[in-house]
Amino acid sequence: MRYAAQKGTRDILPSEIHNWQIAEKTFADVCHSFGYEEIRIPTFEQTDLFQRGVGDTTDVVTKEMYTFEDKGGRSITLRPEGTAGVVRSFIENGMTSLPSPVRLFYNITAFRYEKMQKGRMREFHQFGLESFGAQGPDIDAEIISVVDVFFKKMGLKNIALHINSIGCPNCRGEYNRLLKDYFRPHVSEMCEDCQARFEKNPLRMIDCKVDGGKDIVKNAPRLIDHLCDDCKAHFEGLKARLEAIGISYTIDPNIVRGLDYYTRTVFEFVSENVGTQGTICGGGRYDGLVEDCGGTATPGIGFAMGVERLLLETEAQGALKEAPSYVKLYIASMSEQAKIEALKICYALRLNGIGCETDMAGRSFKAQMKYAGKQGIPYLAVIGDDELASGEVKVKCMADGTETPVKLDGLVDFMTGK
RNA sequence: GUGGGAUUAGUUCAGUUGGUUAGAGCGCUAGUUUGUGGCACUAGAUAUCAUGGGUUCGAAUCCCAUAUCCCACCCCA
Repeated sequence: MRYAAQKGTRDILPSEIHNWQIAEKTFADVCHSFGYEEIRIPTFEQTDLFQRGVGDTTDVVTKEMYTFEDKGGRSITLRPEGTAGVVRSFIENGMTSLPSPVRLFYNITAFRYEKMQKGRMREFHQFGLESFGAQGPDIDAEIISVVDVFFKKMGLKNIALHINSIGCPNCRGEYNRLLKDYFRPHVSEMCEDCQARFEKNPLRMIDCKVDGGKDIVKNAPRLIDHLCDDCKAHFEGLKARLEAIGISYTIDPNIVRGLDYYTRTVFEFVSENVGTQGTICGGGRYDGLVEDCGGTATPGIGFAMGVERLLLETEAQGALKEAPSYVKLYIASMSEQAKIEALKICYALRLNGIGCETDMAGRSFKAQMKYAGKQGIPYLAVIGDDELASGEVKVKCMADGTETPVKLDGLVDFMTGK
């Protein structure tokens, strides 16, 4: 017990890996069915990318980044999320000139220096997706339906979709003035954080947990009621599309999203099973981000899903799957010569894609049987002097006890498809 | 960053007001006459009682510090 996994990190063990693989495969399949292609980006980027991309007033950037200086004196940061890196790659690789929309998905680890609790790790996994170049609400509805289809394929139900619009820089500026006028007489009664927010980002005051119950906050003007005509039309367009597809939602004026790059549509998929914060998947539109990161102005939208939280939810809903036995056949051997024959047979079976095992531990015959049983290996064959002489084994099906005689050279054919 | 709870075998947990050599279930290894598994029975291995100090004749047990885990606040996936 000398070494332990670092705080906020953990091992994903063989006993749980099956459900990770199912989730990864399902996510990739669903994304592919929408025309998204996988991208793999580096684990670290230059610190500046996140400061600019995510926003240097956000909690994520100001207190949660793993930042260090490398041997060349560069400031490096382990990615706290995926969008900034994908945007960097999109610009750097000239994807602007690809036909719109450019649809990308990814499966990454991300790092945030945080105090842990349920559903929150310092190293965690995200499935994410970004779509560039489409500005109408069609694409908003599309990526939300990616999540919806994915949840259905995972066997998950009742994960609530919350949507909101936080407008564009134009209507938000207008609204911020309105909010400030509204809150100005009450600032002194509010919590410390809100007093700071009043100057920096009054929008977040609405989201305050401390003052959230107060009438001042409850009755504050809502951004959703003060959108400019374009933003209003966009949001109405999204609602109409979700209704047409049959995806139910609730409008939640309080979702603001803590990352600076969001504009217009923001959304969350929320559950009660993944800890108090409850968000399994969060995303939204970021029409200014590509330009902010040095590319030509390109609208974009995306989401990220916490894989640990997803699996917490899957477990809570009883939708985890049993792992299969990859090893189909155990060959027990009764002598040195038989053991060598068993090795030869196993080699041939594996060349043909059939999982099999034979004794490696020098166990007695009886202990070999016991081992095969405990491992849940579905078929069993014994090789001893008789089999070596006759060139035929009896393959026993462990589930029903039936035995089938099979020639040694016909074993591959017999096991194929089992 | 703030607060609460916890830490004893691989694992889940007992362990009395401080008192001899710290226990159990599961798991693991072997065996129950060398030709057929899961069950049962028998035996065995495995613990710096998280770490470092302190109190005491004596500490897994009481005190302090540190680390880690869990939960909540904040914020996010």
